[in-house]
Amino acid sequence: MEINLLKIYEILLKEYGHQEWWPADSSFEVAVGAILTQNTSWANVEAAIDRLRESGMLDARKLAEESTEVIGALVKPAGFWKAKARTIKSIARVFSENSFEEGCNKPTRRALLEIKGVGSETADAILLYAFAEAAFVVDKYTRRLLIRLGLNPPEGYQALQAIFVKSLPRDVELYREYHALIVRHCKTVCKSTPACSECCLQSHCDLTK
DNA sequence: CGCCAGGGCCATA
DNA sequence: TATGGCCATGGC
Repeated sequence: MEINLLKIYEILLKEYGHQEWWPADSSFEVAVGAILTQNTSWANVEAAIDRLRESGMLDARKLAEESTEVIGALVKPAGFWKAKARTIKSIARVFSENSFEEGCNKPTRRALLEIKGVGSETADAILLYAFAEAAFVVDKYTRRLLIRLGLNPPEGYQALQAIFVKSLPRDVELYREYHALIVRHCKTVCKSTPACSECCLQSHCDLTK
């Protein structure tokens, strides 16, 4: 790996500053947000979370008992509402049965992946942002960033994640900030410019493509 | 009108 | 195991 991913992090942090991720009042709210944000803009997720909060349903024990029809109607602004309602109810049951909110307990990655609707990225986001576990979150933007850096990132989630894990110190705060910065960077710069010729990472980018 | 957003499941080969 | 279609709403 000829690119120093820690240095890329430092440049992004200097450029954009601290990103304040993940905006939530509880670990359960992080989990709900992680499900709602699947292939969905954060603005739509906020609308759905607001509806849950305003109806008093942003609570694991209540959602675990509520019908998927009612949950679906509440989270509708976030899209994919049938699937997401089912997934939220499932994870609400897991949270309420294991008292994860008390802080003395947390789910395993395997347990999260057993929930239908929770895949690798969602599981890692929950572990990292709700339970402070060092699980580096990889997403579409992460791949896009590496491509812009002139690399040819591997296809699989785990292979892509491994590139970051072996290049960075295993640190929860670093993992949290880095993922947030990658999203921020790609949403602003990588999207609007044809190459990295105008962005803060230009000296690290392959400008030939 | 089209495209995409802080993915994941499932059928098909 | 590896692609492709599908899910759904809202902003631009």
